[in-house]
Amino acid sequence: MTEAAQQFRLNQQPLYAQVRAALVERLISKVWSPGSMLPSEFRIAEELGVSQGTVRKALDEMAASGLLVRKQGRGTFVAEAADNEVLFRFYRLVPNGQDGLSAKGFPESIFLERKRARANSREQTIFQIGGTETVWRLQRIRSVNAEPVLWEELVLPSSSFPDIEQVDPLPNNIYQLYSSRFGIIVAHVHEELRAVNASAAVAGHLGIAEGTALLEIDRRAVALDGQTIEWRTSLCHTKNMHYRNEL
Amino acid sequence: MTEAAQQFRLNQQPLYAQVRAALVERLISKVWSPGSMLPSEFRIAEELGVSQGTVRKALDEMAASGLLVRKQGRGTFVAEAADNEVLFRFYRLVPNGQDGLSAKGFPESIFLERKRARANSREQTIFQIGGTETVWRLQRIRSVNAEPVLWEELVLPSSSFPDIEQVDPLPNNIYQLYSSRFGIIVAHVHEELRAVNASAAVAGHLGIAEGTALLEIDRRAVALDGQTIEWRTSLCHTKNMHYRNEL
DNA sequence: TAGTGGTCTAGACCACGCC
DNA sequence: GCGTGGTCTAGACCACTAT
Repeated sequence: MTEAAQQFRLNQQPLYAQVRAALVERLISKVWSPGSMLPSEFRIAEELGVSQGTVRKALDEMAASGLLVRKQGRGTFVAEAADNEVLFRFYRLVPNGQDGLSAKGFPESIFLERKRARANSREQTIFQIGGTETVWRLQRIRSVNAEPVLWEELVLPSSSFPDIEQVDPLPNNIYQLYSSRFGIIVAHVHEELRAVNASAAVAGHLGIAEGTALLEIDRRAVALDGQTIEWRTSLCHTKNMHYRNEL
Repeated sequence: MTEAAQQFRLNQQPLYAQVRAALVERLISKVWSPGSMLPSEFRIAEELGVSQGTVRKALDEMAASGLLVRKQGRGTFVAEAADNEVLFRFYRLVPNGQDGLSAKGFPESIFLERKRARANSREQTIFQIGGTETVWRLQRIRSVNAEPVLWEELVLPSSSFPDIEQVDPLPNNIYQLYSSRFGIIVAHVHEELRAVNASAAVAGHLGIAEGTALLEIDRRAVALDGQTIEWRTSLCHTKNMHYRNEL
């Protein structure tokens, strides 16, 4: 029996799961950053004292959950938010006529506000932080074909985004910023959708009548280490757009 | 080189993908029906002339996409709509406070109407049928805690649901009916979500004010053979409910 | 040509459910 | 005890990419 097989017996957890956990740990600790290439399956196997097939199973699972991207003949890479697949994983609002997902309906952003403030009680709960800590609150309008369709507020815990005030202007695709500048990999997103009647303020921003039905999307983005790193509330005018979901 | 490996070269498609296709074909042709047990991996491998590992890869993929359920020590089974995992795969509306998915928030149904009619032009397009064919149109109200929260219309192509008029009353979980009585396995669901203002008619059904924002869910359910077998439009009052999505 | 991931096989043993 | 799926290994060969 190999050393690895013995370890399996002790931990009561499959070897490939232990391998996966070890590799995820390297992503969390930023030993491997978004875009960088991992060692080959054989090197990882040799290093961890397991067979290549076991490493493959761990890598396949991580690729399936969007953490890695595997390219035959080239290697295995840490996923980047810039990768098209990753981008559209979290982006579901598409123009009505459009069949597939494409960059065409991707909205332009205009940031209205960027303020730092003490976390209120709800934010303290969401981000698991104390009342002395601060958050960033960003507001923006997103437009498709120069027509405003979405008002959005993003709340970020300041501690996860040092010196974000120096980033100006903020990019249209903000997950790419999280990934490239702060090394944050979004592992999971929790969304709650509701329909609400537009307030006078939001109606003004979107150029619609007060009371118009809007699709509200309440989203929490969770990083690899389990920390919630973004709380986003979007209000979308769904006259020419819709939220697409494939089950 | 084995015969199977030669076939691989000829078809330019991985063996396990061919095995998967062969097994899916048996589900479509109802050789194996929902709930029934498949032969063991070794039997399938022997029958198809491939190794057990190749069959395993095909079965694992089919289990991942919700077609099969694998149970260690028991066997591999065709998924049933009654299985909890399958049920909640397509059911996303949950009460606001609720953390996980459970049967608690599952709404009761009252069917208002069940009419058979010629397919209109939109239905002809959706179901890929001619104008002489008919569809069933069902309308129901769904309630949670005796409070109506959702108005829904379901359209079904009659040819896929023979003698459905004899089913009375229609069950609350209608996908279970598709599965158990008609042998239809829903392989995929396409949903489009929008916010709309309630019409007077729907507002009356739900006991709310006209113009109240409602979440509209336009859903098309596609069977294993690629045929769309249900077109559903739901209007949900999201005061105490929301649509939950995990990405 | 060298190095990477992708496929396929064969065989051993473990964990679980049932009789 | 038997049959099932689950894990792990070892090795061969294929397909793709870069140089």
